[in-house]
Amino acid sequence: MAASRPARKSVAIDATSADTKTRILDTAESLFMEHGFEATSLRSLTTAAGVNLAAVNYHFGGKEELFQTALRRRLDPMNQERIDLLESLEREAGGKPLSCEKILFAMLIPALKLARDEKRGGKNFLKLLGRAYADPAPFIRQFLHQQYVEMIARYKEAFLKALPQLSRHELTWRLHFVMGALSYTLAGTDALKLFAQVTAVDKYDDEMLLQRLAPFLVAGLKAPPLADSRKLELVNAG
Amino acid sequence: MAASRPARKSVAIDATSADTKTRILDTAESLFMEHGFEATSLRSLTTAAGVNLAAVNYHFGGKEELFQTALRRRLDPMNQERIDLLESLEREAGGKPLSCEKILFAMLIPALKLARDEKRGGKNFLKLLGRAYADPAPFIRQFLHQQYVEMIARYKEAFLKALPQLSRHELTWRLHFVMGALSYTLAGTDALKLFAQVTAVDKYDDEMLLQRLAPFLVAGLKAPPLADSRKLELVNAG
DNA sequence: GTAGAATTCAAACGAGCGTTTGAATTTCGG
DNA sequence: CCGAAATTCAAACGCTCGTTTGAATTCTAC
Repeated sequence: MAASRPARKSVAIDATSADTKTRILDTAESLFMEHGFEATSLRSLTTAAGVNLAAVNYHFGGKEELFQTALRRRLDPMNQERIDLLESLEREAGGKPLSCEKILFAMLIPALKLARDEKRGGKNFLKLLGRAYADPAPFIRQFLHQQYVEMIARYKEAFLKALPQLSRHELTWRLHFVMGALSYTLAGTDALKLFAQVTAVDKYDDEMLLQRLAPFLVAGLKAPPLADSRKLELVNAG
Repeated sequence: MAASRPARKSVAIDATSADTKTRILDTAESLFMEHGFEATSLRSLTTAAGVNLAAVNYHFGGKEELFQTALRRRLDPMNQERIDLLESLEREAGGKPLSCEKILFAMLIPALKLARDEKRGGKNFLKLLGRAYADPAPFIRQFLHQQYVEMIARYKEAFLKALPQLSRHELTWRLHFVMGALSYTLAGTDALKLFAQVTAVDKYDDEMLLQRLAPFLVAGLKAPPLADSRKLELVNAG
């Protein structure tokens, strides 16, 4: 009967039949964000979505596929926009290297636009993404790698031109730090509470957040690489 | 019978009876690091440790308590050392504010020393810690908060004096970014592979890693706060 | 040497998990 | 309006999980 995925209607291309499917996707985005992949059960998910337990396997094939589909729905357009934005900036500049700020902003702006767009998941998705970055599950890591490898490669080339004092190797590490601060920040409010009682005035606001993050990251990227002679004294530091 | 925790020997204070217990702790550190809390089963853990399944509940009370004990074994001394180190630097300086670099190094050095000390968990523990930072489980978040709140508070005061151009509020965010980059970095090699094919020459080396991280973070901390007039153009960025 | 406590052990418990099944229901082109 | 395809549904399957149990074993103080 419902052995493999059905062949989606006969004539109509898309649109309809999406009701159950989208309800599942929206709920998945929200619950995976809140509890992570492992801790979110299909039973609680389908109950929250108001659909039958078997619907996930019918429409998506399984829990892992659902997770990937939920991520892809937001991630694909966002990373494509990042690439497009970078290319259009490079075209504008006409051969001249872009500034470090501009490149970084091109990276951050699509994420911020997504966070603002409540209809496309809003902040929930960025939290989900931040959590996924830190998830040890191999299928998640492999999926993210596949999603990110092209975008990161392009940005690395751009940064390399903008920061000629950095070796390719050094830049790799710095992008790693950048992604660390970014994903940790996106992953949410909870972590922040480790360090500060967030006041009511200082509501969690993604725009303000990236406004604060950007100068921090730009300065970090531009920092001169540590010369050998200036290496830290580590052994007898007490 | 073995209802609650036993009253640990009658005369001898400690030392012995530790064999099974330590084997469990060591294995827990290694497996929790590799797979995370949820994905590590007590069955695989006890099998790997060569002890009986029930030993975890007998010696620790349960899985969550084991996790906390494993973390605490390394975290308590490390954070205490961080505090001691900062205080000794402040005493040395005699009232004058410390440099941003020195404060940051005081934070990083105990972590690095731990990473070098294979007998006390080595790099495994830092990975475990990095993972725990991103774990959504409430009991983990609460535990980390409790472990970190004092140390962070002290360092925040120190940074505040070293960076008078930053408001308390701005500094809170920057420390958040710092911890993000740090935990993401500590969490390990896997994430790095998102951005770079790590060459054989560039072996994962915690010392080298922090040597690269420190200048990045110092520059980010010292960056001038973003003036209102310089705010990013976000809406029509395409 | 023996009593009593501490520890180990194999076995089972109960619950929750992702997934599968096959019948009931809905949808919709002809 | 009918018949085939798509979808929904309740129920169950098989498995793994953390924990508990109570007997067997080891340790240790007297």
